[in-house]
Amino acid sequence: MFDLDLRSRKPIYEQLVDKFKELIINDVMQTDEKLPSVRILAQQLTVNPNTIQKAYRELETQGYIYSVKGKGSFVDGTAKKVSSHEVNKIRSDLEKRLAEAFFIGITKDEIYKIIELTYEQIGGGDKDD
Amino acid sequence: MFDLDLRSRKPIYEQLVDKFKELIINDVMQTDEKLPSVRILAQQLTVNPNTIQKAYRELETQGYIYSVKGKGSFVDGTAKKVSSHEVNKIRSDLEKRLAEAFFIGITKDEIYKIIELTYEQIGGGDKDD
DNA sequence: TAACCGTATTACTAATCATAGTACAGTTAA
DNA sequence: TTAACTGTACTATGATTAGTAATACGGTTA
Repeated sequence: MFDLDLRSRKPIYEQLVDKFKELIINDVMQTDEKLPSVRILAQQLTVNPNTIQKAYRELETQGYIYSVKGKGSFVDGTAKKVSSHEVNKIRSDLEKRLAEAFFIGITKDEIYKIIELTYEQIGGGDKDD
Repeated sequence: MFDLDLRSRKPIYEQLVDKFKELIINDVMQTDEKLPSVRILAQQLTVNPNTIQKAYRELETQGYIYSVKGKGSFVDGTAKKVSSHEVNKIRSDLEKRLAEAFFIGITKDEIYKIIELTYEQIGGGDKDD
């Protein structure tokens, strides 16, 4: 399911968080779809279940999944109601990145292109919006 | 000169890097302007000179300043020739942030607003471009 | 009950951070 | 030349944090 780099300086749990976020954002995983159990995934990836759980917990606090004891972890369909704290973090982070991008010479045009591309790629907003 | 939070979980040297980047990006510090010497700044902030130097080294590898042995460290005017590696990093990072921002419900309009604001704030590109 | 779920706790290891001390080399002005 | 600045390199140390692992606990479901 995943190709994670155990030798990377990027922590395993972080790689997992990014992977899942990507899958969720790009609609590869649908709302309420079940994620593999911590143990199953741990076994498949030959890492410790706690590492998986750490990733899942992070995904949960960021609003991408929800977990139910005894049942499993699932893609959060209400993800768009992310806490305002998270929203602000992402917004200010975006500002910082943009300032950097501008500074190193990336043009507004380029930024616009990136935006449109990204927007298309993630489905351009749900059809039922 | 700086108000850094010694109790923050954010490393001191990282706070310094961000501070200087901000000053440089927002044109508060001009091209070839001299940064405080590592020892002077260390004394002012009551931190170890090595901590300052770590920040300066990071700023240098990121292309924001240049250092000359015996003379000092200065704002890099050629900052826009950042290594393509750095550019790519910032670009892909920006894409990731954008995808996240879209996902959590920030609209394209909002993004555009943020872009314009950021663009204005950093001086809207040099006049001699 | 058995087999599966997430979760909490504890512990060990490795990496990171900041500091300290020392030394080396280039610059500049007295 | 010397003295007083600059940046840089290296090693070592202590403290903290991050990452992972092992184990146990509690809920769910068939």
